[in-house]
Amino acid sequence: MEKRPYDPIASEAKWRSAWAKAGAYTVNLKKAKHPYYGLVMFPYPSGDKLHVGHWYNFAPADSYFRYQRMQGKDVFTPMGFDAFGLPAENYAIKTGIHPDISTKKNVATMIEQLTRMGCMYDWEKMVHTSSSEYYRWTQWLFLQMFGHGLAYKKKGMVNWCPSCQTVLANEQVKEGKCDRCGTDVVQKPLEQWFWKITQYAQRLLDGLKDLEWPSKTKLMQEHWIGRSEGAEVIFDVAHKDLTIPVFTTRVDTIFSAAFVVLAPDHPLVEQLTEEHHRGSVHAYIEDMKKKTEFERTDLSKEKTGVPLGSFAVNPANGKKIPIWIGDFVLAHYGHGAVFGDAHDDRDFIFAKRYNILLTTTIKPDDGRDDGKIRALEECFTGDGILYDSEHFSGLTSTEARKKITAWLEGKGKGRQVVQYRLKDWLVSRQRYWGAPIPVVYDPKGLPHPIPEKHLPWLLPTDVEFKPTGKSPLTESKEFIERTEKIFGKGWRPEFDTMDTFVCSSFYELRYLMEGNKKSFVDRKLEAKWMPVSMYIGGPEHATMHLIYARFVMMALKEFGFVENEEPFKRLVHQGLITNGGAKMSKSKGNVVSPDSFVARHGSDVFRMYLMFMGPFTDGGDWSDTGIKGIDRFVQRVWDMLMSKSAKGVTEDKATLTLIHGTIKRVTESIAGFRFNTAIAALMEFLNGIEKRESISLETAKTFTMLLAPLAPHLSEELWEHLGGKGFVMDQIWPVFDAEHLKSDTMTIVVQVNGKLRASIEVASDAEEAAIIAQAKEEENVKKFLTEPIRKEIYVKGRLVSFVV
RNA sequence: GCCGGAGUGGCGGAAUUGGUAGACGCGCACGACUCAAAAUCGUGUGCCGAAAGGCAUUGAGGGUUCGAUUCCCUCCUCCGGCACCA
Repeated sequence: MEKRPYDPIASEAKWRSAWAKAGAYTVNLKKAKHPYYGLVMFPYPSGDKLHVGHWYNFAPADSYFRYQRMQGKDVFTPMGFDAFGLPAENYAIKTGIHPDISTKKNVATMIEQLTRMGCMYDWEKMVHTSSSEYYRWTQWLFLQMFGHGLAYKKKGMVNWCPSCQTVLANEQVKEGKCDRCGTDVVQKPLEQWFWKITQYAQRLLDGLKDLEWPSKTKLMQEHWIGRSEGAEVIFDVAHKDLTIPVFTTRVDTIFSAAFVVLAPDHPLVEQLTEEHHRGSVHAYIEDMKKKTEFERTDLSKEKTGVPLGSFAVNPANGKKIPIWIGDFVLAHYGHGAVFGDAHDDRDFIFAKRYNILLTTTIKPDDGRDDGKIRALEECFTGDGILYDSEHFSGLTSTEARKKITAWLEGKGKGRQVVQYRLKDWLVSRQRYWGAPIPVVYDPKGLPHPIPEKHLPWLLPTDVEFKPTGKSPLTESKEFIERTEKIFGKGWRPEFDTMDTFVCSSFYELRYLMEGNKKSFVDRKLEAKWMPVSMYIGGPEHATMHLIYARFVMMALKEFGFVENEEPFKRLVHQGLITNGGAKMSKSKGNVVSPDSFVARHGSDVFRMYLMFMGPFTDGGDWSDTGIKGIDRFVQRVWDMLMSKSAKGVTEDKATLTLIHGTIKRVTESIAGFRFNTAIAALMEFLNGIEKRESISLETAKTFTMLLAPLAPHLSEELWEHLGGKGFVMDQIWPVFDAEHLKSDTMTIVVQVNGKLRASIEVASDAEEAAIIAQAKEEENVKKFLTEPIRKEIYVKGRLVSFVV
């Protein structure tokens, strides 16, 4: 066959236009017989071009989906843009260019770059969340949530960056600082819209067990939801007609309760403060207010508090114990109040600091001396055996918790409860570049949902991009006029927009609708394609996007719009590509652009290089030193297949063994997202045929199919030259034949006292006795068999081990 | 502090129902081709040895085993998550 070097640049352009012309990636969602929904998390269209990190995410994902396609599946891999968000707005503030203009420009650039990668995206189904065709459904979702009582408005604390003059999404707060400018984030009370994700806490937890997700991610969600079983205990207040409910997971320690502590902002503080304590309590609360959330929650600082002067009655033993407020009690967890005792580290330290008298009621059950614990020199926080606890003395902590809870319940002083750490989702943002919340207020200030017929509720354009600290939409004359025109004089629109995580919480459903304006999602298509077969994206979304999307799907199921309750059946996270050990970012100036590498070596080389770096899920530090190796590999593939493959060659046994071994290894590697070892196996095949004159056309074609998911352009070129019909990506993946993997001989390793001394070649069907006998005859083994053999071990097909 | 994950040549990494550690690639050295260089090809690449062979070795230390990168215990380092959640 012909011999000329492979020109990746020309070849890649040729095949990309051939694929486009053939509509190779367009999926007929209604007619497809073997649906496979392969999804990668859609990117944010930033002004910077795609960097190496994007490639590391998208290209291997595409290789995996190409492999699925060759398994005979109708693979649907759509792509879109998470286009609303703060960066575009900040860019507008800086340059005056409207976010809609900059976003559209960025999207166009990114589509061009993504196409260049050679991925199988079905662009006909593209979504971008900032288009009104899309965000009308974001607004529709809000109305559904509102209609079903899952959206409500209340005053709450939000992260506020004083420098950017805007609220920040949780993910943009890193260690208490603004991710963009490094300013300390403060808490600010604002009236906000929330979605009741907490109502789904248990279902979100239960659903995890059936998901094929990385266990680490499931664990993170589990911790985030934070289920905690315990008891609510009611403390009466002495001489007052008030009660204080507290939450505890250690009701077994109730007999040692020595004080009650409320959060400084607990609603009962004022009523519980005695006259002569008023001064110190107010001073303490004022002091608290001055501190930032970051300072207040600093673990290394000492716990502080002041007594209120009033007393609570321990419902277990009737003892009067002092009521305090303290900075270590959180208002937003449980009831914002705890009882303190000697069996909790924090309470122990607090009591010591303020000389509150403690008693102990739990001793370790491992028989260890508890002198120091009783003497309050040491704090014991484990489960153990109760004492000084009336008729519960002698019980274990576990038994006692059940019995004491039941006993308190009988007295009307307690009950078993479950607490979650998860908080409701704050969805409003004081930003411009987001989906307007579809709510209007009547002249009395009462909120009303905007009727669906007015959707999309358009984002006004007559807005200045100066950060004033107010929602930019308040400036829009058109917005207010529109509202009054439709709803009446004195009516006002909601000026806040929605968190961009709302936009991304259902996009996988909109990909199925191809811009359909009539309905949110077609139930039949949803039942057919959902849940997403394989979802690929970064682990940083573990407790944000991935939990929101699950919540929204559950809610939609309950509303009756979808069949499925979980959006993503399988999930894999790509690793992070760093440069110089640091995450790539514009501000650090360490962003690596793939463009020059792609221009020089082609997309196939670049994507294979990224895959060859190591396991997909590991990521790694960027270095271009090895790219040459892949370049060589590509040329070698071309040279060898073109010069060696020939018609009419009958393949010899060794080559058959080689190619079938390669099929096995490449298949297992790709299926397990280990593209690095898949490429290594292909390289070994080349090394194996290097010395051979020729290989059969059949073998060459098989190799080309194995290469196809990894190097889509090159393999099409090879396929064409080898006389293959159609596209190689439409072929059915080869299956290895175990018969060909069998060899006539096998290598048996011989060990003496665990040390390798020789290896022998024996016939594959040799008997154990014969193999052992042969092993004993090896010169280098004999040498070490000077003493009588105590034991002979034979591991079938692997080794013989002698013990002397 | 708590919960996960990981530590293997000069470098990226391979190998785990316990069974030849270092596949594959980069880099490096030498050689071929060349006036020369690049590219390409060949050989080598833990240590000692011409070789046969020997020795060491998977973060550190201990244990189980004929045999441990793999299992158990103690510790160190790095990465990720949570962080006063009662």
